[in-house]
Amino acid sequence: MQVTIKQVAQRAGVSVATVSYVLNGTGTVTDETRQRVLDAVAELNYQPRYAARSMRGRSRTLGVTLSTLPGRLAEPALTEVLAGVADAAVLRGYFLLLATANADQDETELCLSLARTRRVDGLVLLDMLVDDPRAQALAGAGIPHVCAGPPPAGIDSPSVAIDMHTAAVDAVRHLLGLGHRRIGLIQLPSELAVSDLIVEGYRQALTEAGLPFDPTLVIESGRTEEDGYQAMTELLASPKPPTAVLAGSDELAFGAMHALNDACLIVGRDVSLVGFDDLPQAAHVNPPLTTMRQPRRVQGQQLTMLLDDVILKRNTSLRTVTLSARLIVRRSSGPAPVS
Amino acid sequence: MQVTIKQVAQRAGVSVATVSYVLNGTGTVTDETRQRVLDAVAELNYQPRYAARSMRGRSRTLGVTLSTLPGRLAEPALTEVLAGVADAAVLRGYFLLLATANADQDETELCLSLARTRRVDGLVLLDMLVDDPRAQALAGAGIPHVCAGPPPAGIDSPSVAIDMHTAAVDAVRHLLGLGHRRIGLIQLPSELAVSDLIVEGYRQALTEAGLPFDPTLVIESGRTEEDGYQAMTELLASPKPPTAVLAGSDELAFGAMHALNDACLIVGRDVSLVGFDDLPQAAHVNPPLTTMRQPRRVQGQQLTMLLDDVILKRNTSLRTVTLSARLIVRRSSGPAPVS
DNA sequence: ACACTTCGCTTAACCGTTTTACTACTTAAT
DNA sequence: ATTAAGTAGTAAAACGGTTAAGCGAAGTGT
Repeated sequence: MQVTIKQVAQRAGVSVATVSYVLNGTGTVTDETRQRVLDAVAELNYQPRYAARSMRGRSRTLGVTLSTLPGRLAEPALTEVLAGVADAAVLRGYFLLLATANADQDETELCLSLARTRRVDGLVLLDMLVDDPRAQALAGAGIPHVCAGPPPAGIDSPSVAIDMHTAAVDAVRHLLGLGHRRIGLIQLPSELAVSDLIVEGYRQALTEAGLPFDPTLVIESGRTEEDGYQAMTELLASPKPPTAVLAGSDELAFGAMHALNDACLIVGRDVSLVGFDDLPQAAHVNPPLTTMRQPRRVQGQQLTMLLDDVILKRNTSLRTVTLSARLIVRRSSGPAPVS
Repeated sequence: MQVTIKQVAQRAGVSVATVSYVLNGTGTVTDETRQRVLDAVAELNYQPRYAARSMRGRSRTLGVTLSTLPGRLAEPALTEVLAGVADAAVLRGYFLLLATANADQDETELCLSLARTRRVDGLVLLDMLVDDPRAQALAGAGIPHVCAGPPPAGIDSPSVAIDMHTAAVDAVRHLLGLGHRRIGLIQLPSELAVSDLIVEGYRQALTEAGLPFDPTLVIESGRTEEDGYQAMTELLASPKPPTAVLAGSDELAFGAMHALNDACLIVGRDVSLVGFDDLPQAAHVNPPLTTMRQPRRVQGQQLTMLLDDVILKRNTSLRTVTLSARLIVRRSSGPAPVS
């Protein structure tokens, strides 16, 4: 059988309340009594049951939901954020509950359900969509949550976002500076909130340079390497293929790089390639990938801390954190070839 | 305020017990009463509180612990297994609790604590070590758990392991078949349970071919790409560098590949390289990596199902599942250069 | 010397479910 | 007609903690 607070109390010769007070540091207890209790706790190896404890008060758990898609956890960009979330969670004394949506319950319902059953104190929303239904529902129900990316228009959910617009501008400027004039864009799925921001930045940088916006150079793709491969193949098949390509993520860029290899084009000489993320692998592919480094790990940490603030209703003036991406130049981008 | 079972009972004009019976399908209830209850539940949008519910019975949560090392979640090999664990967990009706060890509590204590506080019904042990202390402690305390890899000697914890010995033999045979005679090994940290198995397989395959075991060709490394880079650099610096190298993981192989690139050696021609895992990226590096595909996702799924069986004390004759790795030949391995 | 606080602890209420024990009513069998 | 055996429900006791309220003993100010 499990050891309960009652047994500890009996052994220490005090009431259960006193044990609880000692363990939580709440009541007023003599040093001598405290010691007796602590001894009893140690001898019996007592640990309070979580369910009983959280019947009153918080569950000390943060929720992270995943869509039905199997294998979401295997995506590096997502796990980088998650790693940050997890690292900060332990510092703030939270556990992390990972819940996957299924056929009977979509992700929004899952979020609501986790909160309503008090399984979690708050939720971290990864992978924000345009008009994200999760954020809308949670904001509507007054459930603590934070968004990893821009919250939907009209909803003022706390968020930690990376300024993707500026990042895209910087990336394109880099390519313009290298003399490129035909610059392609392999876009993340347009339902993602970041997708539009990147396109807008791309567009702005071109306009600044007096270049027209050519829709045939922009391809909406998926999120996997495979998707990047196909998108690049498509770009190469066009009558006037680009001399440089910006990919919406490193994963897409890796796929694109593979397609360029298969087409016997040398990346960084024949075609320049810029990614988005700076995953650990980015430095180790051949050639090493020029990319906009996103501080994903930091984003995750900040998300957790912000969520903790929201849960504890701390007066946080700063409910919208914006981080910047930074251009990391490697060998996948080089001067435009002389035509 | 939260809606409770009492309010539902009141609205349906029945006792709380009846509501509970309806919701759990336990007692005997008229169809008419059942409907009244279900209506009330729907109208009030009632969801039973998790803490109260799990005071009796199980917590319907599986635990996964991570070591103190920040960013463990960003390791692709680990997240592949985790993705499998998560995918199967939702099918069996479990949530996943992700807990990180910290300064006051090492991973073993964390595991024990999660079980004793009844926060989880069972634990999945990833990243098995030689004589893994977690498995020893959990087996000793009779706590349900499963090991992703071989359990420590003398402990018969249920496990889902991949036959790394045979896999290593197959990998080396592949290289031998291509004519290689000096084959290096970049080894995972020797504290990992898989590490020894790979070395043994490597050794056996060499012996079969009548080749001597040369300790200078075996380098114990870490687990990151950076570690692989350094190990490869070290191998290249030796007086007689190998013409082929087997790496203990794809990550190590990626790092090794990078080192070979930097040394202006062409992978697959000058030096052959074989990895271990077949991560999604493996097909997309340049050149694509020959590797021993490990069914990590499946391993994760089986881990969850096996753990569920253990928790429910189902009569599982099969408490030790062994999966096989499969050689995937790509372009990073080729015929030995004529010397 | 008296009322008033503070200290250190206990008793008991409470949290929201599940489950046990029991009751009133029907139906079936003797 | 009487008893046995379901049926459909209720009231109350767990479950294992936290916390509010209460209560003597000791200290304090007048």
